[in-house]
Amino acid sequence: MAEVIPISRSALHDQVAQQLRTMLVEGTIRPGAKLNERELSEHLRVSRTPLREAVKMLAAEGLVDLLPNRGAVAVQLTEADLLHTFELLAGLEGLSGELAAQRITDAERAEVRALHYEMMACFARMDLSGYYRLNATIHNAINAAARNPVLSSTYRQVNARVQSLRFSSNQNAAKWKVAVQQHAAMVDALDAHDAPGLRAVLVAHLQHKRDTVLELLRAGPGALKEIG
Amino acid sequence: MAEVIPISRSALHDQVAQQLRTMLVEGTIRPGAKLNERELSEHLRVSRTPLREAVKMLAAEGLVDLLPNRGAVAVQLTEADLLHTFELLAGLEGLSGELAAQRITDAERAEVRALHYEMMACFARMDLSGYYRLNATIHNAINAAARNPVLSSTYRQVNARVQSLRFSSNQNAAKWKVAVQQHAAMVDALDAHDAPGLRAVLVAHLQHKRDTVLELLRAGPGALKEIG
DNA sequence: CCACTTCCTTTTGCATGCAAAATACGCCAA
DNA sequence: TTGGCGTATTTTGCATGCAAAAGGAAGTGG
Repeated sequence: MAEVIPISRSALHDQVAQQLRTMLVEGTIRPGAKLNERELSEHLRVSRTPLREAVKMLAAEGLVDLLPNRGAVAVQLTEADLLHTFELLAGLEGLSGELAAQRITDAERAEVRALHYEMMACFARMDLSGYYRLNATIHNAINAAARNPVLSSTYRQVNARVQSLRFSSNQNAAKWKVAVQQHAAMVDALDAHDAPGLRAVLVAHLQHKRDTVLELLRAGPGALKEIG
Repeated sequence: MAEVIPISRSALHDQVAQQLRTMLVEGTIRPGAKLNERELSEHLRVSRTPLREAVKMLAAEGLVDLLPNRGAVAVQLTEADLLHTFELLAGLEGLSGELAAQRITDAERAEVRALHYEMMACFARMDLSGYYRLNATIHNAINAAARNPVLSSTYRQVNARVQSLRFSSNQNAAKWKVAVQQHAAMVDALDAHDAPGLRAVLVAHLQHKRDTVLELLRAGPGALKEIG
């Protein structure tokens, strides 16, 4: 927490953890899939020891479940889990916004606005992948402006559990438009340093995201994998 | 997350993790102290493998720092870390209270009130240890009433990082009295199902806790260890 | 007296080995 | 065919072994 020793190349178990994290978040490893130690260790070219250590870290992060004597599986969130996770995310992002509205610098505000317009361009062109990228960048910028690394890392950790679902959530044009309007409100609230306002917008934004994901999930669990 | 297989007694690495967690939270292992693998594995009567797996989990939970090729040390929070952590805790506990005020049952409200009066009795008798126990029980009850296990477990994880400091924070009689008054306000807000009110009280409560801990820390880092 | 080098010890990190649990398979009977 | 049972195989979990890095002590030169 306090110390930083970024000189040395990270250890093997950390590299493995990062790789697995990516595979889980991007859906390369499907929710509910079993993590076979021998298979994964061969694929990643490491022995089982650092692999197991990495899996334990991911378990603590909430990305995999450990089944005693039966190894690990990628978490598969129930609908209730999803509701609870989004409820927490809304609270975290709301707090983040509240703080960011108070602490953001003028330069940062300008940058967020610029990113917002870039994102609008992607929206106009229906460029989903560019939109996602800028969307993530904007939210990260707001998080950074909150000036609370503990909050940021907690948010990232919880968000990782639902990241793969959020990827697939802007297929419906009407819902996409709502999200864009909310983004415009965010930029305005930031410019006005309106902390409660930004909190409210972000909470609404997350609730909207939650509803979108839930609808998609109910429509058919298979619909999600197509995006990945 | 979704699955529960509580039949089998937990695995060795989990038991070790729980033991280390306790030792870290209760200060048996001091902040900044090095975690020697051989030493700990002998003390806990396990080999280094499950120990190392447990340490990796604690690292993911933010209780220890991993130093490449130099093992693990118990986290030692800077003053900035403390501020950030309490800021997050206030947000989490505020959210918890907001939800609890909406969702708590009458039976739960009655129980919280009962616990509150028991705690008042401890306060009157200056029974610190009983007070701490009931205090924790009340906060856990509010957390449970929020009906969001994801929020609860996240709160517990973040709170664990500062738990040892919070133990030592009611030595000043005046500050203790403020905390007690805030607790009374909590019970009233719960009875009124006043969600914003309970949020506000809990946020203030955490800010008060933060100030108390900070003062104590500034007075002398040595003052903390006496409580353990 | 201090700084640097060299060698030795300790400690960490990873790979492998082995026992126990779980799973898969095949067989038999209903 | 289907359900139950016993055995073989796989897989997990833990212990141990070994190489590399860090830490420390003694000796040397300035």
